[in-house]
Amino acid sequence: MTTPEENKLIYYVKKWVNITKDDESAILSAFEQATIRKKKDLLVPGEICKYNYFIVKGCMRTYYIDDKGVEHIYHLRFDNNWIGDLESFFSQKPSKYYIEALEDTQYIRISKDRLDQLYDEVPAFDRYFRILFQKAYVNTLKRLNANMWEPAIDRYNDMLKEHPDMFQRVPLTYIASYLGITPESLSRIRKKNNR
Amino acid sequence: MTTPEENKLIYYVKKWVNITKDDESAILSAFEQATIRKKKDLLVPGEICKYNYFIVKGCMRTYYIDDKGVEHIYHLRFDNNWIGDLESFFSQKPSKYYIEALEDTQYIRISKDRLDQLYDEVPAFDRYFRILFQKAYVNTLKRLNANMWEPAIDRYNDMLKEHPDMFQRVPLTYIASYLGITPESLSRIRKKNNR
DNA sequence: TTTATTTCTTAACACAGGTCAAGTACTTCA
DNA sequence: TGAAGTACTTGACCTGTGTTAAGAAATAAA
Repeated sequence: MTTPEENKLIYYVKKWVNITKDDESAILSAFEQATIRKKKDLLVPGEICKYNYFIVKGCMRTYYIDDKGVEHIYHLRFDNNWIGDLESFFSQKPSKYYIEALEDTQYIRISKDRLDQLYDEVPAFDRYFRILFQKAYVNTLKRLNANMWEPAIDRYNDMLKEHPDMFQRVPLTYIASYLGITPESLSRIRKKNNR
Repeated sequence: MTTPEENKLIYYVKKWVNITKDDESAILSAFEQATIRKKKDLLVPGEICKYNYFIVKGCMRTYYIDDKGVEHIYHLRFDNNWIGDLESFFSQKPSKYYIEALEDTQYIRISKDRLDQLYDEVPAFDRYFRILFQKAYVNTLKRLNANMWEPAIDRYNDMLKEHPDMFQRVPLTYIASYLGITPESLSRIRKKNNR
């Protein structure tokens, strides 16, 4: 009863851990499929993040709004990536974030209880997430490093080089926020680059 | 044959996962004990980070030196915490970082091969690290958020409040670098605070 | 189409934090 | 105890990025 959508997850799990046919079906049966339309929210502040989401096809962002009403973007995620507010998901306490679809998006999701159950049923899935978090942690440290000690122009150029696809799918305002600067600053940087 | 040093690790593992007596001894036998003197390096750039370290008692920092010769501190870690260059550890490629003892420090360590072996022997240890990385990831996102969108004075005051102990054990220069500012700026912030 | 809305750019000005340089106070160790 | 090194502070000046405000360009809606 597996669909191509869910099989994409299996493909990515298998990149990192060995799983049996039984494991596969246990994993697949734990997820639900769904879609969300562009500009709709998967999560809003105050709500508990009840699911962890795997984007099959589409694009989403996580952001929050500060005291002054300014949006700050934490994540921009595309096809074959996980998204969610892990803090709220694991603690099951209210979130501070919005998760919004930037395109019509197809995803699969798993609830906290079902995930905990799955960790027990399929130890390899525990390992898969260990590896996933390990990589996410290292990547976030790199991003922290860049934000603390590299000028914005370098961060922008690195992004251009490593994620050129993003610029096709996401407005520059969002990329600016993700890089930790204002749209005006990004504009100046781009001007400087074209010379 | 367990020593009090290794039992501290077991105590912390048990906070997060259930392990049997057999698991305990499997874990303990995978670690080696050692000590390092103040100002000595556990790792220097170019070297592969062959071990992951658990600090039993003491204090260490991870830092790198940029093109201009300026030190940038990534981590300050104390008793009952893990330290290492995960990127180098997992890839077994040369590190860019120094790991230095800031006090005479007692630690236990585990090699990559031994850890991989242990993950197979004791699935609960896989889970323990999954939970550890999950928390480390969320914490690093918070630190990223603060560095991108909170002024240095707030970051300093948060640190004062949440880790007052650090100020007893680590020079302000290091705390400044960890916060992403210069010692001069930290000095001005402290002056402003005393009014 | 035309209109409305969103995205992007530009300019003038402000400010946090960096840089450079000097001086003071605190540690460490002979 | 004194000398040398390290840690911390202060001041003058500089720079990158934020802020505010306006307009141009692109996109979506009617």
